[in-house]
Amino acid sequence: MTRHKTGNDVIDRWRELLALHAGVSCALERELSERHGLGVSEFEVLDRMAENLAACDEGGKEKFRVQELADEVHLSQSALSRLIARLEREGLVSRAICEADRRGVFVMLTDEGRKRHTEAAPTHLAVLTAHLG
Amino acid sequence: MTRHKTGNDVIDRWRELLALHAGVSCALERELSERHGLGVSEFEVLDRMAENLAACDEGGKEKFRVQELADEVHLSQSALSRLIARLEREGLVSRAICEADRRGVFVMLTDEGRKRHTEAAPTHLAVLTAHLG
DNA sequence: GTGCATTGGATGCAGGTGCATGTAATGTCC
DNA sequence: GGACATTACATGCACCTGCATCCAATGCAC
Repeated sequence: MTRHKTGNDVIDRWRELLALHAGVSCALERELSERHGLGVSEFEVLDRMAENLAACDEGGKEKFRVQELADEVHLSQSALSRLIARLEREGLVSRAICEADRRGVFVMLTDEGRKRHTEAAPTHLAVLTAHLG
Repeated sequence: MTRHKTGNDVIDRWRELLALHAGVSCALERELSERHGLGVSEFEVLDRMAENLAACDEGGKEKFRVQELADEVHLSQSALSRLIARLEREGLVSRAICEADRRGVFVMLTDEGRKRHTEAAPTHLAVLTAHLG
């Protein structure tokens, strides 16, 4: 690791970051996809929703707007829109029109979505621990 | 930054890494593309080649095999093959069959490629410094 | 209310990526 | 030498992504 030093601190940091990111992303993608049929981005979205759902009593939310999730997972609005469409097609989330502002769309976890997230979370954590522990 | 703590060290580290990577990559892509017509991966490849070229006297190389570069920039062999095809189309690198092993392909910087890299390098460094400094 | 800008999200499109596979050149074993 | 595995790279394909754009619902002047 960090085989090639450039002699420049900033560039070296960036290369290490790139290498770490590539390694972890790649491993995560493989494991999540093989064992749970989820991509990294898909899991990330389910994860944020599950997390907030769990904290529902103390300020967490049950429903999300699309853009809100996009910020969290570093995806463009369009990518998120499609990602949510995929998750909906698989029955992991459901979309509902927000009556208060009919332009908006609420996204929420289904029971199946919560289940898949619960199953995948240990895999996710295991991969992270193996690479970043 | 790091707005949302999960209370789990490994997951928090991963999220910070994701956020940092997304921010820097996005900024780099924008700047390099707007000002020099280069993508992040394209620059990264030129950079490795220029770097080794500079160190040519002391063990650096002038010519590269495709897979060799793929490892450095965390891309699949196929992605690299196409990326090099793009760079060749733009006249930044040239490919030559390796006579010693006619399966192999040598990739080397052209003068134009060296020029573009030299122009883009300060932008690259500036963005990194701004985000990681 | 009418006109115009803005916002939230969906979609057409171009382009990049990985996987599986194809092709040609080598290597290996008998 | 001949059959088979392997290696190096290219390519077909499916899929994901961002940008630009579109559409519907709001907001804001006036």
